[in-house]
Amino acid sequence: MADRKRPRTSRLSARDWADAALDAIRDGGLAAVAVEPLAARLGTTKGSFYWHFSGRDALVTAALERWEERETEAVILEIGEAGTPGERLRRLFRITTAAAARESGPIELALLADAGHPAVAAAVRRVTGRRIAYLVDLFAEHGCPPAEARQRALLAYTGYLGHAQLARSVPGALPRDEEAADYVESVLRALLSGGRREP
Amino acid sequence: MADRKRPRTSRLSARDWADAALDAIRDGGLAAVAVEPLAARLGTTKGSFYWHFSGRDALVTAALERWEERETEAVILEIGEAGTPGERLRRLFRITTAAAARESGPIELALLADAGHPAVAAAVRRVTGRRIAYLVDLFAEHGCPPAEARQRALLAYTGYLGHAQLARSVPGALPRDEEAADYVESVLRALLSGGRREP
DNA sequence: CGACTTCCATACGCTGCCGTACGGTTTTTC
DNA sequence: GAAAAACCGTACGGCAGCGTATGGAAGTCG
Repeated sequence: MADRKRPRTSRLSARDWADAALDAIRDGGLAAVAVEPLAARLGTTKGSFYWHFSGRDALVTAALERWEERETEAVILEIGEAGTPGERLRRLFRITTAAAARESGPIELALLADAGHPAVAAAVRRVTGRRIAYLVDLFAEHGCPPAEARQRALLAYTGYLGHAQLARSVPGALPRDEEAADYVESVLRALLSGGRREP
Repeated sequence: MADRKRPRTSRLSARDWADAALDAIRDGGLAAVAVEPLAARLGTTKGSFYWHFSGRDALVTAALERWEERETEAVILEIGEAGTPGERLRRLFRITTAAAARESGPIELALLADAGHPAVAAAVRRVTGRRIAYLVDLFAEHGCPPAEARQRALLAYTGYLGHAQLARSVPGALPRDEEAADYVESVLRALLSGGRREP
């Protein structure tokens, strides 16, 4: 998030550019990663950019690396290990739906959109894999046999993605406030009921 | 999907341009709606375009109208009225997941991505509203009280969107063939079990 | 067949972005 | 504190796409 528009206190690093590029991706897609506009937003010029990077592609790559780095270190660990799988899932949903309701949405949304770019596709593939694997573990621990766990994990994740989509583009279609909490509970019921090994 | 590359038999109509624009949107997003490339793909030149349209925005608008037209007339009616709500939902899922697995995905995916454009946002809002309303009816008929019906409809639709997303960008994460059928059944179980008025 | 409308091709200028060249300024190092 | 390194500003050339202008070709109607 890196407060954009700091008054150019010191000089810039490659990381600053990568973060700015991520910001741009979030609310403009890959196409918004344009050197000159970014330079303007950072209060600098292309001269800076082409010193740190060989070109636009290098910036995109760096931004993707930075994204994977962040998402790896942050998101899943925030849930912690405490509680039953159901409770962890509840925490996860609360966090993600709240996040989706606030800002312009998670970055993967924008990235999924232009998965035409090979580097983007690869990064998205990796992150998606990690997340679904995490969810599969959760459902397995909840008592689902492997196949069922995988299916429920998939439904949970596709539901998350779709939710994020709607939050960004048709926010009016989603419940707010207490209704949102009810909705999360309803989804949890649907996801956790039945399908366990020993009922 | 409107066989592109017909050998320029006769002259072009505005609809031809709109369809070509929709094709472009499907696999390149709104940014791919560029007059000169489209002209090349249609085997004509800008001269034609600027006779039929006032400019790029007009083309985008026309394409969106065409999309709404198609999706209104086609998709929901294909399900028909026969069978229980559960069976209709099964048909719907079968159709949509199969469609997502084949081509480059439904157009709304690309459109959701750049919902920054006001006309796009409006069109997406309308279509989303219609679809969710349809699903709400389905769950209501299945026996869910209104609030529950709305929540399940939402989960179903967000699940659909996320599924389409993954199908386009991380197809490897989704089940195929018989597993896909199992998955649909699993999702149906999750969506239809419990939550009815009179259990 | 000729006038008249409809439709398309070509040529042009404009803008936004990429990438390069190079001189200048700041910071580091000794 | 001066040379070296790191960093940035500015000016340029190039390309792609938008939109305009204008001359024709292809259909239509008397």
